[in-house]
Amino acid sequence: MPPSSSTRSKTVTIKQVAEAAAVHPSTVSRALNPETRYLVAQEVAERVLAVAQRLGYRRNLLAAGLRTGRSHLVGMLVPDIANTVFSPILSGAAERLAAEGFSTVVADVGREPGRQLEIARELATRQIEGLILATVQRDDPVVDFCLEQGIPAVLVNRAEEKRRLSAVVSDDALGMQLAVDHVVELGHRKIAHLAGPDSVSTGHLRRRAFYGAMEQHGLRSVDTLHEAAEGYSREEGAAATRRLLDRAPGITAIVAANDLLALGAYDALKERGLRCPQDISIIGHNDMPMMDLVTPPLTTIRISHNALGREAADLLLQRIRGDDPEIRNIVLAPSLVVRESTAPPPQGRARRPRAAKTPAKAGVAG
Amino acid sequence: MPPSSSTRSKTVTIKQVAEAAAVHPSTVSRALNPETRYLVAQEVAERVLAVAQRLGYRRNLLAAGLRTGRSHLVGMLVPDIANTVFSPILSGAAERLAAEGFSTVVADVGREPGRQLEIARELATRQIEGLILATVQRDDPVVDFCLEQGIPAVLVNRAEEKRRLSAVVSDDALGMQLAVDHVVELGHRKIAHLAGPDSVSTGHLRRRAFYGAMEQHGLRSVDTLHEAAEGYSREEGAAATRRLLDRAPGITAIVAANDLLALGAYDALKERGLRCPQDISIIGHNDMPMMDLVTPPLTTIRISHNALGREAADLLLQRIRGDDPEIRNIVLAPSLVVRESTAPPPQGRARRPRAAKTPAKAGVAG
DNA sequence: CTGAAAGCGCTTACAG
DNA sequence: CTGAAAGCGCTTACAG
Repeated sequence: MPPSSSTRSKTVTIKQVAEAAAVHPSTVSRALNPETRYLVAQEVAERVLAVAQRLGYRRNLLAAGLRTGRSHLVGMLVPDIANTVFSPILSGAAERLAAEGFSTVVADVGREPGRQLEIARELATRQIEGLILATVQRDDPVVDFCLEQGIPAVLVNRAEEKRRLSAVVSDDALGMQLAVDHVVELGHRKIAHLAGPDSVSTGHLRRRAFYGAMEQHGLRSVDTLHEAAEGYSREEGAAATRRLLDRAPGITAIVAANDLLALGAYDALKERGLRCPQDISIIGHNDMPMMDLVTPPLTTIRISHNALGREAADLLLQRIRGDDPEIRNIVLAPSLVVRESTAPPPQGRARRPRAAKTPAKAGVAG
Repeated sequence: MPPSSSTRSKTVTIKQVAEAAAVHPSTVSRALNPETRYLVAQEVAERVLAVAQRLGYRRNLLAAGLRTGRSHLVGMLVPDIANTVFSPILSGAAERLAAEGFSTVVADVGREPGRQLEIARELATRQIEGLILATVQRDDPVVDFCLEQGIPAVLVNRAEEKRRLSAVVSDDALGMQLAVDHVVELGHRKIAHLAGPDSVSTGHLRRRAFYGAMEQHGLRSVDTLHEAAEGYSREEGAAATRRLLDRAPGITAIVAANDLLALGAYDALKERGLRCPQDISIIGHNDMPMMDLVTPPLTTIRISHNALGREAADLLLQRIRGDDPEIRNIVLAPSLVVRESTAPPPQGRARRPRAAKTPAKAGVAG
């Protein structure tokens, strides 16, 4: 064996180990795999292990995967890796998957959402065993693809309208309820919603929940309105806020669908010479990093994105194992974080809170 | 062929396409691959393509990879995916790699830096073709591993002392020079450095550069000091700042090795009832997202982390292709972003700037 | 231009 | 407990 002891780590195969240990390759395979090791005489197993070690043998997962049909690879599609909302989801999911022997391939859909399907197809080509989708629209072709191809998949952060796949999301209705309750309790009546894109579940659901919560407080029609941003960005938030301010200069509170949008609202208020919270209160959604450090520190609805990622990974893992064929929706409860961007409305500008009023019966659930 | 037309997408193989198209599997392979298509009669190629399409054939990259020895998989090790400094690096790299047909497997070293080597080994098992390391210490065993195993690898953001691998980093000396120049120009003389961990190149280099820059301004010994944080976090930054304040209550400016550290300094100042910038100026490093929105908006040194990631990917790609065997260091120029956390020192507390003084000859370069 | 064969490195029924 | 064989799905010299 000429090139055997060279330093140039030419890949050592099971065959070479077998030769050096004077056993058959199949025996090496059995000895090396803890799961099948019991099939091999202990002394032989030890010898094989020692030889493998000495030769610097390293299993080729590609080859094993071809044979077993398992890649131990999971794909994750995110709208933007660098977005501080999605990176903890990715992080939480990847950690959980790694613990179970799966590696995570990330695909940043980023600039080209149209390429989503193409990316999913590419990942399928790599024989990924499952897909975590954080990119999904309310009705998304990627979901069709996964269903057709029989690729185990779960949604995270955003859900699909038709609920064809399991999803892990924050309770948007509850979150919005907490937000609206908070500003109403502070005495606000003229409250506007800075909505997210309606094509995405969070945008859609939070907007609906906003109106639901408002109705519960007996606030409707003239008192309530919303303006939707076309995307979840600071710029879009500022633009939508400007439109809001033009349409309804009398508002005293803005409930945003998202922290980034709320930050955009900060910018727009500043432009108009309005102060937050003295003139207008603002509340966000997500509690992304640094929100305690912006000025004013942002009151918002906290979601544990890391937990979202972990749960999604767990769900996917079950799916891959075939444990649990049920489609389930896991909804995590968000919580209110009161900081300094919300305060009572300016004197004489808002009507007094009608605290004693019974919630309208039109409201959801409780 | 019984299970052929079932909706349960049983994987269609080249063999089945060959049968349906009445050609040999090798011909299918050649027809399907754009690179070898020219070897096949156009009419045959078209027929094969059509059949493949109809049958829903999808290439198995695992199988192809086993045969060709190429996985088209690249691994990336990051200290923390959710860190806003590393996510844009990952994002920039992944995008570039995707454009060249490589998928990126992320491994968050996160909680367990000790597991780094283990993770690298695992990725090697997956036959990754290269590794991008954002986790490296000044002297790192993972580098040894890559070298031994002959795995193409490049470092990003952090460099290794021995320069055994190519690296893409920000010019730490220049960044620190810009930072020190800025506060000195504002009139500060009693300037302290809030240093990062010395085990990491950025911590080490920025500290050295701090002293170099100070000397150039004729500031040394009693005037200058530093306190090192044990990690790049807000908490560590606050703790180190407290120590700094205890040791040298007279300082009027803090030059931090990192934005997170600077944010920690904000916290510590607040605790002591000190105002930034009125009592003490603070300057960061990185310009991570949101730094324009914290209070006060942070003056800092901007680094394009996305560009860092892109360049690292390009370098790795060359390496993988074997184009460029040179070890090279790409250093990107950072820039000063002046915001509101820096101002002239409080009256009567700092000595007047000795603006006319010639830089000490001990200084680096220019 | 096309086919037949070998082989990438592994795993796993099948015998014994 | 171990060996011999087959095969995962592909690609690629080798003939013709």
